[in-house]
Amino acid sequence: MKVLASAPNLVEQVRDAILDEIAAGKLGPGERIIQEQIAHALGVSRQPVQQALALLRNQGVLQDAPGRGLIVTRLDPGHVQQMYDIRAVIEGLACRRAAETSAALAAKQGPALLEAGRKAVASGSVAKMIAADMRFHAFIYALSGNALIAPALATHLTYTQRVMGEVLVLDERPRDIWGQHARILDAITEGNGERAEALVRSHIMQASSFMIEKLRTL
Amino acid sequence: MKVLASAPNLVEQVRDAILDEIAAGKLGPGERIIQEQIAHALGVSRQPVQQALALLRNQGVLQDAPGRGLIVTRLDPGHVQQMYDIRAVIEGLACRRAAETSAALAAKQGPALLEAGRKAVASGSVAKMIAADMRFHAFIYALSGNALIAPALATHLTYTQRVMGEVLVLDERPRDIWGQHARILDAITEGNGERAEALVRSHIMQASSFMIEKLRTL
DNA sequence: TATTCGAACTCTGAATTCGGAGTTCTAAAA
DNA sequence: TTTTAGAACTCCGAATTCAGAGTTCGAATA
Repeated sequence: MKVLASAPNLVEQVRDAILDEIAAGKLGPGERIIQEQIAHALGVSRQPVQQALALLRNQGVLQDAPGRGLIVTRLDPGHVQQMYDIRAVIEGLACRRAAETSAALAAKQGPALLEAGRKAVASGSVAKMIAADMRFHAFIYALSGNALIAPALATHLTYTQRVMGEVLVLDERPRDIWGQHARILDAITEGNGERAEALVRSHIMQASSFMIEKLRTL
Repeated sequence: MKVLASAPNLVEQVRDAILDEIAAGKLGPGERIIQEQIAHALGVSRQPVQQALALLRNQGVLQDAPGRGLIVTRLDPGHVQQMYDIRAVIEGLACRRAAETSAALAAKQGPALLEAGRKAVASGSVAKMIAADMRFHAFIYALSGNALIAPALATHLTYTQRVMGEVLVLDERPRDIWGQHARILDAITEGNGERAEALVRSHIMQASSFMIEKLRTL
């Protein structure tokens, strides 16, 4: 008996489609979102669109524009700063727990992710770099054994992806992301939760400063 | 020009109504949620109910029961543990930032909250105790200056309220909650972020152990 | 009596329809 | 030329309707 693929309901498909549009640069910040347009463009009724929009507003991707529906939330450096602050402490927890409980698994499966990440950087594709980065962090959440970490960060991660998308395309001189990842993985593998937490925190705060600085020049 | 009261849309009213039902013990864990029943009971159509349920499922209050709709999520000690883990680090961040940026405001407005909290305990009303506790913590989120902390914790706080509701009614010997709150406030007032963070973390981890222990005896 | 097949029912996801709030455009008056 | 009144339009929240998936209950058979 194999698990059969769960039906991907329309609402999620619509949500992902909108998210893609935003990430891809169509639907820029401040742009108005009209239910009917989306519905027509995707060939569905307004009903699932409405629900998807409610979800996205809840996540902060969209915001109310009283009297004129919803608009795409503008990327605000202050918000990015605050988001990274939160992300840093949660990732810190994830690394600590990962080191405490899953050092062996980290040693076994981690190196492949580092390898994949370095390849992505070499490829020069921003989309691939973002995907590899996300996979590495998702791996740590899984190792942490805390099932609530991924959902807690979900909002922040979609936002992060938007920021990275806008920033990385104009990033000429890549930073040592994967070197930092390697050192974090080392700490986890050694079971050193304290160090893993400290490393990932500084890793993220560093990314934060970088992103914000770039964002201000946009 | 005064701000006019934003129309409380049906969806939010329905969500709050359901949340109340759950908090009040009607709609116990595992119970099935039927859209039509809720809609009929509240005198609205299924449309806003469906959206409210989607929100609650997203928050983890409800969960899918494939083939039979949604059920109220069972309070699981493991989940509670993980939730408090996350809450501890985020509250840690909130206290640190509060101490760094808003020590004066904390000194000015904090004592009144402590006073109110002690009165609530003296009153013996579980609902008042929970409300006072929530207000104290919300105060710290506001002091932190990070607008994303409250929404990040929203999910966990509704869950926390459920847990407290179930646990506190059978709590014979109250702990020194408000003494701990006072010490946290002191650290913030002094501008000592490091200590404030450490104190709130241990405060919450202690609450965590307490709740889980009680929960297991249920 | 236990098991299996099938019909009726229940419930949800999605489409369509309805009503109202708010905006925008146009024309007339100052 | 600028301002204002009003009509038409746009868009959203909510109700109603439709179709399909899954469950449950009962009857027939082993």
